[in-house]
Amino acid sequence: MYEDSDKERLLLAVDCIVFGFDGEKLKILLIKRGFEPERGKWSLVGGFLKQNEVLQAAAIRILHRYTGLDNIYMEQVGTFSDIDRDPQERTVSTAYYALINIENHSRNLDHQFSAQWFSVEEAPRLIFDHDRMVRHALKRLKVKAETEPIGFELLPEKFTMLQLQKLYEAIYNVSLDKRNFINKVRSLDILEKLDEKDKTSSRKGSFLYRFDADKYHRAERSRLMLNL
Amino acid sequence: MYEDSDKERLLLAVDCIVFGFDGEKLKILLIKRGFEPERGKWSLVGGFLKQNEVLQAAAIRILHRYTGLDNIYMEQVGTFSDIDRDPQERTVSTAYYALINIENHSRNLDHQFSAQWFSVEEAPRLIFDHDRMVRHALKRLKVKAETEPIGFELLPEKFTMLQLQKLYEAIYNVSLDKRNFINKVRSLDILEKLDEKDKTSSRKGSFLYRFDADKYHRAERSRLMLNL
DNA sequence: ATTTGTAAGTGTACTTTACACACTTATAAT
DNA sequence: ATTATAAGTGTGTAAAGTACACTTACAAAT
Repeated sequence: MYEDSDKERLLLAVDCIVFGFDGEKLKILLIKRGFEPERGKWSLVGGFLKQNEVLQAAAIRILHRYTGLDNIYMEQVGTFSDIDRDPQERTVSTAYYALINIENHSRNLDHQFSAQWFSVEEAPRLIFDHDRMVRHALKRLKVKAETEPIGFELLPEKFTMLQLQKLYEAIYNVSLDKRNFINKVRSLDILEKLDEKDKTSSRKGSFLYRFDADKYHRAERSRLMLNL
Repeated sequence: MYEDSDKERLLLAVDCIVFGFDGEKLKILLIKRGFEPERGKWSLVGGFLKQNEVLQAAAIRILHRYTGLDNIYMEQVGTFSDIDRDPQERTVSTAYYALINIENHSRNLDHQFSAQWFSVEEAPRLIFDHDRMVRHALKRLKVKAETEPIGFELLPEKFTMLQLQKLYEAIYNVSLDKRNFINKVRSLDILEKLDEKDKTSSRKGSFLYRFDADKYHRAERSRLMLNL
């Protein structure tokens, strides 16, 4: 088929860039490899595609194995095919990224797989082409964050305006004016202001907000979120 | 490696969405399959990844085989992995899209492979998941056209403002005001106005423009091109 | 030489959005 | 009652987006 005679089969892997936010910095989840090749070095979590599995499912399965997380939305970043990217055997790998809220989900990690969170800037060198995958994923995350309220995934259900602002500051690596930020976010009309306050960080306490999925879906997608 | 025991090898294909512009409509290049499966039906041009080839190179090779075109920039759209997408054997396919100028390059086509241009809206149903690939590629093209001057690829070297406007109208399927369009494009300062006129479409004749690669690369990438 | 038809070419007022910027308020601890 | 701390709030200015209609250059026909 495809009029092509040489049909060579090869390994297809999936690697996951797991983004998290700890309230200050954008982080990625890495594991210290306990197996060859490159044992002892840091890498993304990954695995091989199975014969009766779609890529998205493989990404979700892999994320689950390493984090215990279920039902996490993942987005395809791209497929990486450098010939010697894996020194053992020709392997093509599709990268997916996930967004998770660190505080809710960091329990099951560390022990089994020596998984650790690193801030994106301070992460160690990764094996193979994983650094390139991370760069691509970051680019995609930025594009997505411009037009969609990714806070749904990266923040706890209830959060303060300052937390939301810090999330955007972390993703774009800029600093924003809090008055302009709050005005902009209000104008989008996709948040619900709660009566509760978070008093952990100040005496006055700051109001908590929650994403309102209804309002969000009714909102126009044009000029959503920030222009940076 | 990857701590995974079942390493199953499978076929990796590449399918190409070739976009062209004829001055009026955005088109895609399709071939009528002269081979099984689905002989006689319309499909994207595609082929299999070779053992010592990266995906990008395979996309370029395939585009060359079907169009004779060389050195065309192609961008990865995504990888499609539905289990039965190819009825013969599990095959995962990575889609790439290309942008080409129809008038310059339509000679070598038709004969050998019964390739034909179809306007995007009026294209026939395609085999497998190729329709889905086209939809994804279109989305990507729109995102790209917002921030980059894709006219470089889709238009002849010298073109009129009306042609450029029609290109954007075709991609976004909207109609634009010619005064606002021209003002916007001028403000980007990436075109060079030539002394020549194109007199094929009017008695007065309309001035020809050319992309100025230098100016373009010096221009800021923020808010480049149109906001639609 | 004059008229006529056709598409090209051009500018302004108004509206919306972005951006810069500094003081007041609520609360808990002392 | 005082104090320290972070939260909360509004306005004026600049930039960009958008709606909108008449004039001009030219070739063809008379």
